[in-house]
Amino acid sequence: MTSPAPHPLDTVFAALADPTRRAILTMLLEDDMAVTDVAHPFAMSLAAISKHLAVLADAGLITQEKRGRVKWCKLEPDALRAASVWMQGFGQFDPVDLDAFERFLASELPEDSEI
Amino acid sequence: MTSPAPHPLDTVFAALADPTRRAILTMLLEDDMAVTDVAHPFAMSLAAISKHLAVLADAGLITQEKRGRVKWCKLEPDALRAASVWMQGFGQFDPVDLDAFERFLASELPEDSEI
DNA sequence: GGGATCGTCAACCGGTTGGTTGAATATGCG
DNA sequence: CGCATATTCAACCAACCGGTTGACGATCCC
Repeated sequence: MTSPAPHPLDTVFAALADPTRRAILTMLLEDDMAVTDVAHPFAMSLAAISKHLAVLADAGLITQEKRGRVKWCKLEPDALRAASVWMQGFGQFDPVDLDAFERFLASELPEDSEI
Repeated sequence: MTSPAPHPLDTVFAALADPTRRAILTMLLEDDMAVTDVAHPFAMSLAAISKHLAVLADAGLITQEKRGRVKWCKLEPDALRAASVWMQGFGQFDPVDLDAFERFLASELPEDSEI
């Protein structure tokens, strides 16, 4: 609370700078997930994933709703809008190049065996 | 050199996560600049700006060409393409909303700048 | 109640980041 | 040459990051 509140783009870009967090976002593109299920494909502790999810939530990229004892994670793609707009200012980047996206998606998803 | 070479998106997003570096990119949108001139509007040492420029260059977001004793910094907006494509995969974000960009530009430029 | 599951908290650790200073290296110029 | 300008290098520092482990509070279910 005492910190001078960083620019929203700071937290969004910082959240996106980690491959684990980008992979999580990609997974959530499919469907909402519980924390434990998010953690499953990764070779790291549940606590680590919990922290990553907190970072994503702080950036507004996901929301977490606790239902019963399981906490559901939901993608909030609108949080990317400001960042996307900022980048668009530097040029028009193939607004809808889904082929390229599929390639990135494939290269970013955890391989289940190892990340 | 021993590090396992991070994903390109890691370095690009990490570079964008700092407001000083985003401001530098915005300045370079206007024109190529020398390191000293880049540093001028900021309230920090030249060495600090030099480091920021190294981060941007490492991410491929700028190139630096030394001509005489002055090193010119040039924006390389193509480096944003992969990041932009990645984000577009989460939704179409107003591909060309330049009004919004102008607002962000105004809010991101260093205060005393008349660049 | 009691045990298993879900998730976070707290403390710790090594590595990185963003900044500082002061010295060093080029280069241009009178 | 000798000095000013342009930029980086090196060492240092506090703060942050990404990860671990172990203990803990909730919640479900028998």
